[in-house]
Amino acid sequence: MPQTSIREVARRAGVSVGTVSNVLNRPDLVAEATRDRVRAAIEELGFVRNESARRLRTGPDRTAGEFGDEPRRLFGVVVEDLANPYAADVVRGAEEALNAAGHDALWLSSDHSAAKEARSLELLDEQHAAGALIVPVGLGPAGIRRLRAAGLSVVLMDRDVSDACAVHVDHVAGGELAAAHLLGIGRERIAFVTGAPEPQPCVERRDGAARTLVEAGLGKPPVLIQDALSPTEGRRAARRVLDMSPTPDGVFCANDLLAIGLINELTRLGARVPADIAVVGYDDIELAASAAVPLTTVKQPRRALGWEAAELAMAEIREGKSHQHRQVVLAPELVVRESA
Amino acid sequence: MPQTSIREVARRAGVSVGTVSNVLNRPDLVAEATRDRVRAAIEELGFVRNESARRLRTGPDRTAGEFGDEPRRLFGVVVEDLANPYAADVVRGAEEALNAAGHDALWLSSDHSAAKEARSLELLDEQHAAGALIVPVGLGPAGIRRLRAAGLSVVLMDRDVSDACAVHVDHVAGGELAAAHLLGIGRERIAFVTGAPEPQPCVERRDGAARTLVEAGLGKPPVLIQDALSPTEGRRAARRVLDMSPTPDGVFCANDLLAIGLINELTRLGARVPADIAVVGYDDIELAASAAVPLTTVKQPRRALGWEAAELAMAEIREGKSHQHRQVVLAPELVVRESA
DNA sequence: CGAAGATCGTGAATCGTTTCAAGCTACGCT
DNA sequence: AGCGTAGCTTGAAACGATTCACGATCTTCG
Repeated sequence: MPQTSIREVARRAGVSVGTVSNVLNRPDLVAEATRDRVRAAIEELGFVRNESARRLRTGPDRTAGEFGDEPRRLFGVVVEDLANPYAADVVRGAEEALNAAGHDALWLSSDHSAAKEARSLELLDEQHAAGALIVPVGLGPAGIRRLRAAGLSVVLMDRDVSDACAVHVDHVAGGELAAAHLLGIGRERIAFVTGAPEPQPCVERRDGAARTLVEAGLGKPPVLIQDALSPTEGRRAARRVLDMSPTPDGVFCANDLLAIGLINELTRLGARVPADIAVVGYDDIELAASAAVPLTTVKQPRRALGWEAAELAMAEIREGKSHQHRQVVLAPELVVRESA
Repeated sequence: MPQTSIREVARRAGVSVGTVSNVLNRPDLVAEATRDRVRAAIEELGFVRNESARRLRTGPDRTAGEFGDEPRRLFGVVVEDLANPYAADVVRGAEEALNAAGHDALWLSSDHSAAKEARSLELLDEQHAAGALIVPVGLGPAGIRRLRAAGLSVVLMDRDVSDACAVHVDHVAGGELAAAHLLGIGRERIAFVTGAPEPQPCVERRDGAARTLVEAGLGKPPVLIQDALSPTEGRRAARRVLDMSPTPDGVFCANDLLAIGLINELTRLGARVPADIAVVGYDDIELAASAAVPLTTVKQPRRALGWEAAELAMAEIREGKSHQHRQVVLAPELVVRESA
């Protein structure tokens, strides 16, 4: 069945195709009577315009927009893992900024797999997205160049790859903040808990903490590597922490999920938090405040991260040829509650 | 800059456009030497084929696929709120099923707004998605019909609207499960905590619980309505629970987030859980097991929900005209831990 | 040696829409 | 009456890829 086309509508309404097109795109150019007639025909035939043909004709600009006025664009946000509340907030921030500017956002996950990431990017390309905001997994400079050649602006989040706009949080500073706080409340045997495979940001947090501790004359902290950055693994870590000798009096976790699990299990095993062991998390997820022991943590400007990334992407498009890649670094912030 | 077209590639390789097209779509029809020449030209010019033109010509079938063989399709998942871990799991399930079948999934959020939902759906239409899996906010039968007319298969999740495939969890049964359990451990003054605006599923949970309690001769439970289904609001609810008279000895929360916040604040205010007040949540999010008091809750087959929805959508496409809408109802399951 | 296949390549037609120069009316003005 | 103008409408020319009926060569074999 040949999709009902603008031509049939025209015939039915007794006008030319040009006029139908005008009704669709610049209704003000068409006399009211004609307009109504055409609209009626559209309704009767259940006509929907063929977006492929539209795009073919109009070129890569202008995605849709009921009235051909605004260059409404589509942006894709590619995150590693949707289930991570962290990612959700970033996406939210990006979406807010994009929607505010009249653009659309959709998201995809790479599941930490370079192949899936590639597929997602390919998809964005096929769908003629205007840009991609991505937490890169396997994407390198070559891939970025290819995307750009296809007309996508690319903004990296939370990872550093040269030759592209990027926005990330200064995790080293975050690690320093956490370690300094533990030091500040008199802790001296500080351990770090993380998960494998350890994402770059966690490595940076660890480095920041290590640096601060070394500067304070304490030497690098022992590191506990769990199987994942999850509460379940946090619980597992509890035993290991208590088995260490000397037993730590402070623990810095690579994220809040680990910290929450850790605290619960420590408590259950009889250790008091923070009296015996102070715990600092990282992320400040919503549950942090409602944890068994309200969690002291390092708050990341997650929404801001998404927001800034979106702004960069839009700027890249706006500026076109004259665009210079920019790197935005956001500062984390210590939120002191009760666990440390 | 006019996008480099197949024509330029043809000129560069010294062949006709038809041949280039053949190299792209049916390489076996082209002599090896020519094929290589064309491929080289493509490489040099950085040519990428214009998907709009392709689709215009080939009709609504065949979405892409490097070699025109597989009908790889695009599905959109529209959820109310991405930050909700519940949604994340559903999306995951759907994505798994879709990817396993060689399709692509992307998602969009409606933010509980009918307008945003409409926009998201419009977007899926524009992108020629094959189907939409949606937790409807403002979508009614008319909207569904329109989508289907545009060639999208529509599957509803977690809500009931007639005239479409749908999959949902039997929340009434879930409510019954929770109430029966509280009854079973000897509780008699049972309250229900929920959030406004109250989503349909929560209403059903409440109804299920109410029915069970009434049948046990206890009368409808008092209902506490908080501002949201969040841990923060759960904490707020704690005071209200303790202020009630008679003080409840059992509380059923509309979701785990509320329950976790509630437990933490109850504990802090001196009430023992479950000794003084037993608490049952709903959802079984990952953190439920790691809460201050490991949470007894009703586990929803979240992944399965997404998975089933995806299967239904694919079936609808496969079956075409002969398709009959189906409703799949999944049963929730009680997970007993320590809070009740 | 010539005809019948194979094997490759060609180029015009086509998909449905937008765009735009040009045409047509009706009207107001001198 | 003649002319300019504003307001609508027209129809054909793109856009870039795919398709398909035909040529053009080259083999093969009676």
